[in-house]
This record gives sequence, structure tokens and C-alpha cells, in this order.
Amino acid sequence: MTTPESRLKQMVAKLKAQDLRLTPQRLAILRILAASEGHPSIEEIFEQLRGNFPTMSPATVYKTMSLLKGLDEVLELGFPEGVNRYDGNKPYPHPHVICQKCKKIMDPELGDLQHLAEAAGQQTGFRILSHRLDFFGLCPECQEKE
Amino acid sequence: MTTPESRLKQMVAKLKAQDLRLTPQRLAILRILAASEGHPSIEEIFEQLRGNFPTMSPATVYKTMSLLKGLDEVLELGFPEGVNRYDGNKPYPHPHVICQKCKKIMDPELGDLQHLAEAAGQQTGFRILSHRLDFFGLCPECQEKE
DNA sequence: GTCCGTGCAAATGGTTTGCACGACC
DNA sequence: GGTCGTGCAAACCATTTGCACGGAC
Repeated sequence: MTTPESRLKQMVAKLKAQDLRLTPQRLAILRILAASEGHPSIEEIFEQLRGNFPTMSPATVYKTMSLLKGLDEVLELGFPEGVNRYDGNKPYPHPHVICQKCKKIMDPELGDLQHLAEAAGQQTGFRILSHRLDFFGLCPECQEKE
Repeated sequence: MTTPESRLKQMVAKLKAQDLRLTPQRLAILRILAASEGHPSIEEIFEQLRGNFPTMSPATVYKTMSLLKGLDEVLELGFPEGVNRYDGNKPYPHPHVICQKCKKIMDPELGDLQHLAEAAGQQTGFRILSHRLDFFGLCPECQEKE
């Protein structure tokens, strides 16, 4: 089990190792990512930062998330018909369960998909490098409201 | 094994059953979808149609694909960082293998994911309704060119 | 003859980019 | 002090939408 504190240290260490600057804005974003149980959007992160950084721009959040993605310190979940979501706790591919109504996202534990990836690679001749598995449905709260 | 002809008939029947009009443009799009082994984009479909329909507009292709998606006669694969792709042969969720370089898409046969969907639903309390599984990597041709 | 579908053009909206000032190291 | 990061605004671009004409039934 990774704690928010240790996760934060990991990310800070990664930045320093790359000679990247640890600005107050970046540190604040890292704190949110390390502490967040959910899968925040750019907008949500931006709103949390506005209080402490009145001049904060969404562009800075976009750029920081792009940077962290390049360092493999955050997993980006892009959605063609919606807003991107980010996972700073498990920055590697893993399955997600997504509510079609309220957009809540959870992480089920399903074991790994290694055997599926190997089968897919063998059948097609592809060298498989990554994957994404999303389940779509209704969360318990949205089921009740139906 | 479904043939292009029978697949075309299925789609035409679905349109008629809904009292939707079978225009020459729609018929041409259905033909392309039924015959296509690949996973064409709107642009690719549009280009194939230009010859026969000089006045054809991309908007018509977009609207038709949206219509077919609503009828469950085509599977839309949306990509946040790229162009949507469409599968008219298997209009239900199934795994895909995608080349990161040339964007080729293939369908591996991996058995169904029913047990994974059930496990995900039980763990999270979600009612699972759909899913998407993509494997990303390099196709044989793009591996050689590295 | 009616209503739906087509096709042009304009709008949409999350994300990206350019650029100049300011701050981290 | 030099360079990188921030933040404003403008650009981007696939997709969606509005609207009026024309064709399917």
C-alpha cells in the first residue's frame, strides 16, 4: 500500500532526477494527485488550486499533466466525448469501471491481462506495448436514481 | 461467417424497420461498411464516396455513422488524440489491437470477457453494460521499419 | 405533397501552442 | 544571470449543429 506521502516523494524525486524545477504550482498539483483517491479532471485540479494560486491558469495544469505523463508518473485516461481524467496513484495501465451517468471512475482488481496481451500479439504479429480496459455501466448511486 | 452481402441486407433491413429512408448516399455508406475488412475513418469513407457523389459532404457521413451507431449497426471506436474509426462487421464490443505508428487496427479472438466484467461489477457495485479493450503496439510492418 | 436527408457553412469545446514576463536554481 | 515555467490569449481540429433546398416515399 502506497501512502500519499510516499507517492508524493516519488514524484518529487522523479522531477529532480530530470533536473526539472519544483515550482509551487507543480508541488501543489503533485499533492493533489498523490492524495486523490478518485480520478480528477484538469478542471477539478484547477478548481482546487484557484484558492491558493489566484493567477493559476488551466494551461499550466495541462502542461504539468503532460509533463508527468511523459515521466510515467500519471496515467491519462482520454475520452473522445468528454474530459480527460488522471490517475496519479497507479500510473500504469489497469482496468477501470466508469459510470456512464455521473462519470465516477473506480479501479477493480482483476489480476493482470498478460495472457490476453500475449494471445493478441501472437494472433496478429503485433508487438504489444500497452493496453486499456474500460468497463462502462452505472454506479450504485445512479442505479438507485433510475 | 457473415458475408458482406448478408451484412448489407441486415443493415438495410434495420433501416427499413425504423422507417428510415434508404437514400443513395446511405446505401453507398452501408456497402462500404459491409465490405470493409478494416476499420475505416470518416475521412476514408468520405474519400471512397467522392467519386460517385461529387456533392457528398463529410457531414452526411458523420450523421449517417451516428445514426447507425444508435441502431447498433456499427461500433464506434473514438480516440481522444485522433480520428474515430468504425467497425460495421462486428457492431458489438470486442478487443482491438492498434498500431501506434500506422494506426492499423485488427481484431484478435480472445474469448469473451464475461468473467472479468462480472468480477468488476461485483467488486464495485456497478451494473456493467459495456466495455472496451484496446491493445496498443506495433504492427509487423512498423516493427521492421524501426 | 410531406417530411426527412443532404450539404454547405458556422459553431463547438477540450486541448494545444506562442509568446513575454517572472521566478527557480 | 540564464533558463525554464507560468499564464494570458489565440489557434487547433475533429465533430456537431443550423438551416434551406431537394429528394424519398
